[in-house]
Amino acid sequence: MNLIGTKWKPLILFHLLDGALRSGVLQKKIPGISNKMFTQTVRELEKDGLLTRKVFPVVPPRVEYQLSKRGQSLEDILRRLDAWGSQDGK
Amino acid sequence: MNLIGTKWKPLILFHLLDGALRSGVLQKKIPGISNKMFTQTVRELEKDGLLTRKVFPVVPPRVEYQLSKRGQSLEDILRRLDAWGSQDGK
DNA sequence: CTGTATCCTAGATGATACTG
DNA sequence: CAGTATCATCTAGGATACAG
Repeated sequence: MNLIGTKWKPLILFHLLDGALRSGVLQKKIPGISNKMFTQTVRELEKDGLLTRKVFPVVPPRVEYQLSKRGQSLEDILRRLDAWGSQDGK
Repeated sequence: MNLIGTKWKPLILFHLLDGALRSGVLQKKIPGISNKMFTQTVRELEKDGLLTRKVFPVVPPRVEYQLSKRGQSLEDILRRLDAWGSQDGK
């Protein structure tokens, strides 16, 4: 489970549960993440096949991230983690 | 969710789902973990209230680890992660 | 807007040796 | 058997500047 054993991966995947998001929007949803880690992490997630990266050939550039089927198979776990963290956390 | 956002915490907790284990036994179930990381990690889990540490005043020393109530509240998530990792992983 | 390239530091982790 | 201490290493991660 190195696929999600990271500080940011679960968070990024979680925020994509409700649909595709533009790069900038997604990044803003993850307070504290640096530009570097954001790019690096989504690339790994893409490589692991958990999400897809769609580039629109327009200017200014537009890039959207979306969960892949495999990524969606984690939905249940991600939501439970979120629930656990909210309810239990404190 | 820094409580489980670690390379080893989920694994340790997972192996305790079926009951308390002696220190040595538990450690053997986690291939690759160093003695240092093992001790350090269980201490953090104890501090976070996810498991309890019971010391038996005998010789040779006997120490057992067991999930706390809070730790057990993660059972569902831990098992799903395991299932996901087995089924999907590959 | 999105992403890449550097530089740099703190903390994570391993190996080893040692104590009770 | 269980745990601690120390030393050395590695790498995750942030800050910044730049490119398409």
